[in-house]
Parts: sequence; C-alpha cells; structure tokens
Amino acid sequence: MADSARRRARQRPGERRTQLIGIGLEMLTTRPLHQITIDEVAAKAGISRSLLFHYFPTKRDYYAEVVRAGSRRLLRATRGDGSASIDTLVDGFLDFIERRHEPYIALFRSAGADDWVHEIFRDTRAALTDQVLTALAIEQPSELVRAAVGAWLAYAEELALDWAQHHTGSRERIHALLTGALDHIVRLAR
Amino acid sequence: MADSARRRARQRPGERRTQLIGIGLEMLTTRPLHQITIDEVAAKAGISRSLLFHYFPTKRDYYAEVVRAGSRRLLRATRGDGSASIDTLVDGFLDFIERRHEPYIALFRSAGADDWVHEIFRDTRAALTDQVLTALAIEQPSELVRAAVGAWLAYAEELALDWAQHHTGSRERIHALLTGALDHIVRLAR
DNA sequence: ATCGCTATTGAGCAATGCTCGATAAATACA
DNA sequence: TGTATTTATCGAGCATTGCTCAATAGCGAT
Repeated sequence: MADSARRRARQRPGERRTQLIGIGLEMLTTRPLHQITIDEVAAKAGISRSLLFHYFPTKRDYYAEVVRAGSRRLLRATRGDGSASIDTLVDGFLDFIERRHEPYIALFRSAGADDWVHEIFRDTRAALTDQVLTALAIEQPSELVRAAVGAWLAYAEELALDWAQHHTGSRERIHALLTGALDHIVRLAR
Repeated sequence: MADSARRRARQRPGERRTQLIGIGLEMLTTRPLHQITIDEVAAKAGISRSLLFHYFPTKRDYYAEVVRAGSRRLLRATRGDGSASIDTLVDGFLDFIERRHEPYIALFRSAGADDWVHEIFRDTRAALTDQVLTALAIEQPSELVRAAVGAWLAYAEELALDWAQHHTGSRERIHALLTGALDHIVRLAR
C-alpha cells in the first residue's frame, strides 16, 4: 500500500458507480446475487461500506443496477441490426450463451430472488419477446402468441444452457430444436 | 396467552418438524424463500429461535426441507396412477397450477437462490421428466431427448403460470399448446 | 417418587445492512 | 495565490439475523 493507496483517492461519481457495478457483475459470475455482501464489494473497490451507500441508497438498489447492467448486455448481444431473421437471432443467442453461459446462469438464476429482480427480468424477457416477434414479422400478436413466445424463451434458455454445459447434441441440432419449436408453437398459438 | 401457552409446551419431535415445515410452506406463498427469517418462523410456531436450530442445524437445512416438501406436493399432483397418458399428465399439471399457482410461483421462483435449492429443483424436474418420458412410452431416451423434454418443462411452467395469472386463452388451447409443442419437440430431438 | 433423556429456553457472539456526523480533496471564486 | 464551498469519503455505532452453548424443565421409565 503506497501513499496513493493509503490517502483518500477521490474519484468522480460516474466512474465510481460504473466501477462498483462492474465489480458486482464480476462477482455474479462466482456466486448468486444475494450472496454478494456490501462489505466485500467495498473491500474489492478499496472503499468503505458507507461510500457504497452514498451511491446506492440501499443494497437492493445496488443489486438492481447490477442486474440491469447484465440484462442490457444480453439484449445487446441478441439484437442484430434490427432487421434480423429468426436464424440470426437464435445464432446470436447461442453465441452469447456459448461464450458467457457462466455469468448468464449466475445472472438469470437470481431471477426469483426478489420481486424487484423479477421485474427486471420480466422487462428483459419482454424485450426479447419483441425481438423475436419482429424477426418473425408478426405485427399485432395476440396475448396468447406473446405468452407462447415468452414461454418459448424459457425453453430456449433451458435448452441452450444445458447444451453449453453438457454439450448435448451439435449446435446445428440445438438450433433446429429451437427454431423448429418456435415455428410450431407460434402456428399453434395463432 | 393462557397458562398452557405461557409454560413450555413440549411436543414430540416429529410433529414439531412437520409443524415448522408447514409454517415455512405457508410463508412461501407470501414472500420469496430467502426473505423468511428464522425469527419469524419461530415466532409463528410459538417457540424460540434456538429450538429451530435444534431441529434444523442450519437455516439452509430448514429451507431445503421446506422446498423439498413443496416439490413433493407437485410430484404427487402430476403423478397419476403410473400408467397415465400425456393428456392426463398435462391435465394434472394444469389442475395443480390452476389451484395453487401462487405457492407454486413462490416456490419455484426461489430456484436460483442458491446451489442447494437449485439441486432440489433439478431433482424435481428430473422426476417430472421421467414421468413425461414414461407417458410418451419412450424407453431409452438419448441425452438430447432428455434435455429437450427438460426444457419443455420450463416452457410448460412459464406458459401455465402466465395462463393461471392472466387467463390468456382457454384451458383447451393451453393444453393443446403444451402437448403439441411436446410432440413436435420430441420428434425433432429423436 | 426419582432418574434420565431431551425438548426447550435465554443470553450472547459475529456478520451484515444501514445511519450519521465529521473530514479532506477537489473546485469556484476573490 | 488564498479562501470558501461543495461533496466524495470515512469511522463509529445501531439493529437485525444466523448461530452457539450452557442451563432448565417437561416427559417416560424404573
């Protein structure tokens, strides 16, 4: 610990916030959300507990921002140029899962932890549903179609994660299992 | 608080355990798992914190038993006489969700909370997968088929819960959306 | 009645979320 | 350059909560 570390290293608020959220995202790859303690985050950032509460009024607020940041990453990964076909969308999803299934698992396994987390996931899934509906060129989906596509996302998540972890089947087969099921489901739900 | 309540009311271990687990299950309908505090459970049971730790060495052990009890209920509800068709199985599932979707949500939304909870859910889902495979008369499923059916369960869960909460579509349509998708998925995965 | 087993308790410790007043590092202004 | 203002940062301390341990009291067996 040199001088610079010992004395107060004042940073600009924006950078502190992003630093703290980054630490949270990193920790999420190791353990479930609610096992991340403020003490540890603060220690890793080299600041005091109190400072974290200066930036995030409550632990939940901090968690929420971390989860939101993680969700944003997923949405960015699947969203192509906007006019993506279902195949490209599924490809993007599989790419994301293949590369980052650990953080993804950790992140989305925290889904049930609390109401506020769950709401963030609802939003994320709703956005994904929109992407899928757009890719399928479905203009005005009925409630049932939306629900069916949302449920298909759960199916896709589960299957892709299992594939990424246990290498069940080739990527092509998984891809076919995803698009095939989606096609069928949407046709049934119309 | 009469005399009988004030003085130590000694109970037999078995009954205490089931009482405590029952309280846990009841509380699960109100809030997510990890928001249930030992203090509150003990208070509701009219005992001291220490006693709860006498029966369950750790809070996690207590949680685990509560979740296990909840899972057992679901398995009992879907398991017919053993030689059930897929239709009866899905019917049982929908019945269960229709009647008890609140506790079911609360229960299964706790899935990601921690590794040990997640393992219990893996077991439960594996058992459900077996039921489905039996109903489909699939003797020796490949890894891919198992994975696909497991993922279908996630789809079924999501769709059924959405239906129970928002009444999206008639029960018949949901039923068709479930069995139809399962049929298609299994055919693709073979 | 008495003894032994154990269900049950209360006091207390450590970790953790959170509050509050004080301090020091930047910045603005003279 | 020097002073004032703002605010990023800290340390001490409180309440809750998971958990331990020694002591107590209800029940069955002798």
